[in-house]
Amino acid sequence: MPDFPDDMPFFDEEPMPRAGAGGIAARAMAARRPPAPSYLDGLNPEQRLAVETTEGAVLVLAGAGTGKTRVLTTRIAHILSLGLAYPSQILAVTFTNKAAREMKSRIGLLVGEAIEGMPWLGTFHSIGVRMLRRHAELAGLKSGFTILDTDDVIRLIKQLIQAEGLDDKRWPARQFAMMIDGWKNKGLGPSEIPEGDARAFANGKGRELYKAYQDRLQTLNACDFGDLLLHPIRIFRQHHDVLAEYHRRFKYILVDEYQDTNTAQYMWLRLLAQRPKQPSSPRSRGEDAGRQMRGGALTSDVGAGSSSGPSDHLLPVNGEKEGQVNICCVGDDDQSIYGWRGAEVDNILRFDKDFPGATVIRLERNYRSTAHILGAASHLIAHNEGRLGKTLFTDIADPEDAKVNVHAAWDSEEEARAVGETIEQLQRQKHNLNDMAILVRASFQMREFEDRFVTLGLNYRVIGGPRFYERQEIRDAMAYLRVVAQGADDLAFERIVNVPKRGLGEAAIRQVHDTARALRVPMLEAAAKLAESDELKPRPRAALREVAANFARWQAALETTPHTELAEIILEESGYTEMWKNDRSAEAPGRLENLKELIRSMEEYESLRSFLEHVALVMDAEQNEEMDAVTIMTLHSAKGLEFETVFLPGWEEGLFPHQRSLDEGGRSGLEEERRLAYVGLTRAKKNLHIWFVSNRRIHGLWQSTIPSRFLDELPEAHVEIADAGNSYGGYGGGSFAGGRGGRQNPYGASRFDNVGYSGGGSFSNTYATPGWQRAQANRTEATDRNWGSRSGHAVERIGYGETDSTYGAGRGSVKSRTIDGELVAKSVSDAPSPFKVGDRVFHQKFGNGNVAAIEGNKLTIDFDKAGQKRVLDGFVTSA
DNA sequence: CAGTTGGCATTTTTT
DNA sequence: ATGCCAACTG
Repeated sequence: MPDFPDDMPFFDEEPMPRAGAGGIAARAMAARRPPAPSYLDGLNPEQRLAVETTEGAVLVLAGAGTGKTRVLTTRIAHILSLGLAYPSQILAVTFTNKAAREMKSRIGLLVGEAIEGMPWLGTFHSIGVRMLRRHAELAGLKSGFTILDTDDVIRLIKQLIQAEGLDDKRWPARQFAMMIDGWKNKGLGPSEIPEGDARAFANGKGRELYKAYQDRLQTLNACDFGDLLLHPIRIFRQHHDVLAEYHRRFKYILVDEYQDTNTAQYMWLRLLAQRPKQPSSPRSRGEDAGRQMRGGALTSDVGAGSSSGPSDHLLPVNGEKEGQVNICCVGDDDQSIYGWRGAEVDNILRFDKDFPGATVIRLERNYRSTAHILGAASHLIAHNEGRLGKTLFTDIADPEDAKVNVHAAWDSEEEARAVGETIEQLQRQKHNLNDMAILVRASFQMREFEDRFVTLGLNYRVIGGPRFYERQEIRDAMAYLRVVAQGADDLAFERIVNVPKRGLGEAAIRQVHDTARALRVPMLEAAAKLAESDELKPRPRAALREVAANFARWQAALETTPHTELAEIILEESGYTEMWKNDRSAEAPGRLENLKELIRSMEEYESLRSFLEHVALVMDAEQNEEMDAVTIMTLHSAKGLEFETVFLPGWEEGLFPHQRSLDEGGRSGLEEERRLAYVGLTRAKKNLHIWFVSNRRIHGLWQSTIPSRFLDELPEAHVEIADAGNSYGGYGGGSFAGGRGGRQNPYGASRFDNVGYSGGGSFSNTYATPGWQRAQANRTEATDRNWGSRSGHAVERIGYGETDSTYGAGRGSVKSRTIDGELVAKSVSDAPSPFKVGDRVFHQKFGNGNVAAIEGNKLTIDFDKAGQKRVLDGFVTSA
């Protein structure tokens, strides 16, 4: 890849400078800085140890807000400043581009332009690509390979599924894409996946399909994200000389967010970190074997047929003078929240077994949050098992500090209203909106807040959401560029061959496709050939000829025309811009604007190719940081951030912890949810407001909910029950100690328990009723419990719509659903319906039927002809 | 080929 | 409820 500025001879930097020996870097450092390493100032003893322990394996367990990034960046600055390595000899990996960017800029502040020489600071994927571009041919690719994103992958898989003659409804491409992703996260190629996995998809054709997918990628000269790591892993295993080059190159390895590494990343790191056994090593073989790391074992799982190859060379390196690995992993097992996408917390839990004798440093002094917030967070996370164990502390305790506030609301609308109210109050007290964030479990929760803030005229910013590069017009434009840059990119070609409309229908495209397969050439080439033959009708033929001619012309111009200009030409000549100009829809102008923005952003890149790579790997666009606005985002995307005031809405069973986590992950799923809660709590510096509601609309139905078990796990000493609906003016703040003795409902708030609406009283409280915790644990007993509230109509019913279970006219036995042995109260409370179960009714659309179940005004009716439907009672009449 | 309709799923997100 | 996708229909 020509655009790598560092694409120079590999060992340009030998010999390696020694500390204080007057190496170039060291002298440069010395010149730039006073002799005393001022960057060490202000580090606490643990941080300083983490920075100064440069040799050997180091695990830094950095709790939230303990200065993790500072340690990482200072450590790099330290290594450079002592002249222990050149910048290009340091491998520093992060997960996100954002983290990489931040590290880069912060190291830049410490070491000045020496940072420019750090080409190996980046995400796993960007470093993976960099390696793969160098050695593409060893993976059967050409250096200009395309990186496919999830969308492309799904389309490709869909084609393959159809090509296999399988029903793509029964076997969704999306699902298979996820399976492949999962396998790749584990470092498994087609021949290595478990038989069970292979059989689970496509009538047992899973393995063949995976294989076909990989073959197809190869002919497309493309990779998916997983390949960016897997290919290098294979190359390292099969080409020891290549691996040896990297071994010699990297003197120091640093890994950020180690708790988020998946197995493939772990293997990749192991390969780079483990040095070949020194033939002259005094260590006996037996000792080596005893210390064999997991990486060795994994090797046999992965490298097809290579189990007896490289793994013999992968030996523990700890304590060895020669080939010693200086690896420093920084992470926090308590903040591992990406298990669902393959992260293995185990990687961090086992660090000291992988690197016997590793130095483990705990950073527990928190610089971010008040003692109350830390107390709450620590107490909560202590409910998890299998932790490495850390306790955050701070000695900046101010009696003025607010306790963690827990609020109850009737429903999500009130929740949003009250949060908005609080925010406005803070705003009046001159707090910046920028210092406040609403962190939700699931993105659907955002809408309610957005709606509310729009009516209030409150600025907000949503993080997450659809990204710039995922928009249709951007992807279309990118597809044009991709075909120009890499003619074999059939996926891109197919995407735009008939966009704008050129009269090329399915039939014509299929023909191009088939021809391409038959001739074993890219579709673009096949199109050109077809256009010269008589196999097509005149119209599509002419269209294809034009498309082929266009691409030929653009490809030729690639060398001579600046890429920005070329992009404009392409969009113009292809008729793409024209298409949107003629579009009368409301979005069209915005799309044109986006296209301009795309062209503008290209200017920052040297070539079309480097731009395309950037887009593939760095799929993000800058946010408008200018305005003062409340941030709304998911808990996941909040990791690593901090805000003065944090709102955590939706702490209800089923939503948080999320039911699906419980279903699919069982106990570990719950623990991950708890870590997510921990992440949420520790984002707050000063003020923390947690909310739960009694009723939430889920999938369009109102369901009554119970407070999250996590609320019970907060320590009373640091928590305060706040007024529920401050928007209605103060009403007696209830306290958890209150509770409503004798109430049958052990599951918390309902409107009638709620404070304020009728004055006085306190909302049901989880502390007051330790029973509810136990009730949750002993689920079976509660299964058939039918509880109601005093007023009679807020009857909670469980198991709606799931079964044919009959509701005894609002009473009687009700089936419930249990998840992981725990009750998940799904219920609906509404006005009673005029109908009874068994009533004969008529519906305009569905005809006659019998009422099978009633939930409020929603009826489940077995229609004679239309089957079972759920309808509103207003739409049926007695028959 | 395009607009319409019906069925289905609906946590979290990076690269 | 809502949105998205795929098949249907003009």
